Amino acid sequence: MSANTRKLGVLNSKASERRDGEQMDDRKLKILSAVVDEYIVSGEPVGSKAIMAHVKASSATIRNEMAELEKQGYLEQPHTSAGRVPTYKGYRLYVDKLMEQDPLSEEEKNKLDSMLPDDFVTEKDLVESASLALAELTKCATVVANSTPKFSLISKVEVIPTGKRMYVILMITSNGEIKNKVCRLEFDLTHEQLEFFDNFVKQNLNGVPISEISDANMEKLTEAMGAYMMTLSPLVSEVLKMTKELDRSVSLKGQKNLLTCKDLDQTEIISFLDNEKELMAFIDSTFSGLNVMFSPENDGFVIHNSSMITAPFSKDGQMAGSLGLIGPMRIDYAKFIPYLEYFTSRITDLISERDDNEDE
Amino acid sequence: MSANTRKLGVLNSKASERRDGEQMDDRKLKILSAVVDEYIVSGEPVGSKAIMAHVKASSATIRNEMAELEKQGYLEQPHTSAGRVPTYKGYRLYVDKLMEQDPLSEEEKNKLDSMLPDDFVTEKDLVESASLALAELTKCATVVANSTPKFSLISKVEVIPTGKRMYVILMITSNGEIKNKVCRLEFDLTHEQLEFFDNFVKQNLNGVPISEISDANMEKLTEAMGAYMMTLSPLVSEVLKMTKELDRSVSLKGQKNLLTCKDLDQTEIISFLDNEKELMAFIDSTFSGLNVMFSPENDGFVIHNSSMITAPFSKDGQMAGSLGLIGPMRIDYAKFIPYLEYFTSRITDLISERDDNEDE
DNA sequence: TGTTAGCACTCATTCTCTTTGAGTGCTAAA
DNA sequence: TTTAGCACTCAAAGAGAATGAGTGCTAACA
Repeated sequence: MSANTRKLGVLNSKASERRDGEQMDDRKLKILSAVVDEYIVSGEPVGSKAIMAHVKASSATIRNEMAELEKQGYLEQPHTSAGRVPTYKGYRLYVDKLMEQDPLSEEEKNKLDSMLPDDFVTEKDLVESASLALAELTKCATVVANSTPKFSLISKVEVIPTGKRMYVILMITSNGEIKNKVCRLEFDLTHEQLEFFDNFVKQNLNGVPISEISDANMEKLTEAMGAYMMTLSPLVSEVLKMTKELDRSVSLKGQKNLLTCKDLDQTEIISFLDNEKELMAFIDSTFSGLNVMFSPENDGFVIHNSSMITAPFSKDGQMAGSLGLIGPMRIDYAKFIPYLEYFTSRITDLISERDDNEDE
Repeated sequence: MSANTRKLGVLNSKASERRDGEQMDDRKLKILSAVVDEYIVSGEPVGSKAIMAHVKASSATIRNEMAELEKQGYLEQPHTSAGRVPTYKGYRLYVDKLMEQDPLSEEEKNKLDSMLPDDFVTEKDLVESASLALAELTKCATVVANSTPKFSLISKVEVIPTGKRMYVILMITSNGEIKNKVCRLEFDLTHEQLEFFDNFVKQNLNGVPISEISDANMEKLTEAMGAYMMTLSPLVSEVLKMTKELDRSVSLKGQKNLLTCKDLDQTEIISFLDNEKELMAFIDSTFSGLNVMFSPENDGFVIHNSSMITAPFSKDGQMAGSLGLIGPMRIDYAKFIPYLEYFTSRITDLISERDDNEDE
């Protein structure tokens, strides 16, 4: 299912018999490809005449072939006397086997580079910039999922009193993310209690992978605090909450683009945007190379007629997250996939490079 | 212009001559009021027959009066053979003088109370909850503007090293807001430099009103750092940035409601949501009691056919912020204004009360 | 056997024309 | 001053009719 075999192009796919015995000769594939290409630019059902510009055959022949492609489920007709529109099965074949990606010119690369910040403070800044840039370029929504929480460590937890039984807990992770939470206790903490917590954290939380912070583990830790347990356990449970929030972070950009996209159903978009957190589940499952998925193939991804393309980026050889593009199915895959891949490869370079330069 | 004279109702406004010599007798006002009431529930132009249910007169008489109200600019006709729709001038008169607010029943008050959190950690939490609740109740968008930054003080600034020339600056204000910012320097800071900055902040920033943090003042401060200026000035400028960000904080809820509201232009809504920050300017100007404004009256508030209602809340007798409602002009003012006012008064009570209990 | 020209057919879209009905303004009488 | 009555207006809804892009099928052709 994954698209490892991209950049194949029509020519290579001389294969004439498919597993289910379907006839799929070269011309038919060319026709399918042409239908998708045309439909992507026009948005209108594509007729046999339009295909004649791409394939050397008469319109009648093309019609015959198209009728067969329809029977096989790659194309469909909105109504009897209309042209053909690709089905998601058609898109799938197109994306996996037929499409030829537009390689990026140096000019384009420069343009994309210029949309990334010259200097970024946190990894998050960089990735969000890329997300925003991609949204702007493609007029789609983009999404970033950080998988870093899984692999990153707690590098610091501090408790800072801020008057009247109020405490700010600050947490910093090894990948530079920072979270704070205000916490209100029943009593003021003594200097001694604070110091104990400080040491406790240093010994038991600093350097611990976020993935290891679980309800069970934290309960054990709390118990280990002995006499301090009663007073300090609320702080520990806040820390637990914070790690959970880190884990679930997805960020969406360019929502506006979806709302103005006339291929998609407005109400679906609105309810999708309302609980964007649901996205996480899918993106999680796509952490393994470029992935194109279509709404009909995936129960949870509910926007009709939409597709989602995701590509992972990594840090020092380890998966660090995933950048995605959400738009209508009728999207310029040949152009946008290279954009997406360029960005993720740049991100991979930049966040890995940083450490090489700066670790001592 | 402000609606200090609410809860007046038709009966009180026996006034028959208005400043510009317009005839405005009781019946005409009743008719206007009836048109608005009907239009608010139906959304359709209101005809003379429908008014007969509210005003004891024949449809012909009502038509005559309506024709005059139209001449005076309070009503308008979408087309010749349609009923009448209030103009914004009509709404203005209705809201300021004619409308009778629905007083809240105990039941309703309980319902509203139950939508606020029993216990809240920061003021922000409370206000945001109210904003969300109001959005849900009214199916409009709601907005919160904090004016606290203006009156609140810096209560703490901390710099926390987080490895490799990276520092987190944490700022806490007297009203419990917390901000952090990651800052990357050219060099690592020595322990001594950090300590100097710590003391410097304690002496020069703690307890300073946010309003006094200006470019000029900060520059002076930076200069006063003497030998440390070079290395530490980036930190100071980050602090400056943070205060600016605090100042500009508006938060919008229920955007979805605007998008599904068919009285409003979708593209306008989308571009409005895109630069929501512009809102700040208006809300600032409304910090003086309940305020209803209509888009045509206000250049910057650009959504056609929309209105915005704002009400301030305060803390210990001092203006603390403002809660607002943005929706179509055709909105149930009589019902929603009491909601809004109830929430702001509860907020005022709760955030003031807290301090009474807890200050020692 | 595969390809193509030709033709009848389909059907969404667009247009015009008509009907409907809610609502008006005006006038003349009460 | 109010009202009943009537002629008038006009958006909205509906019914055909015309248009044209596109089809499937068939029969001739290479």
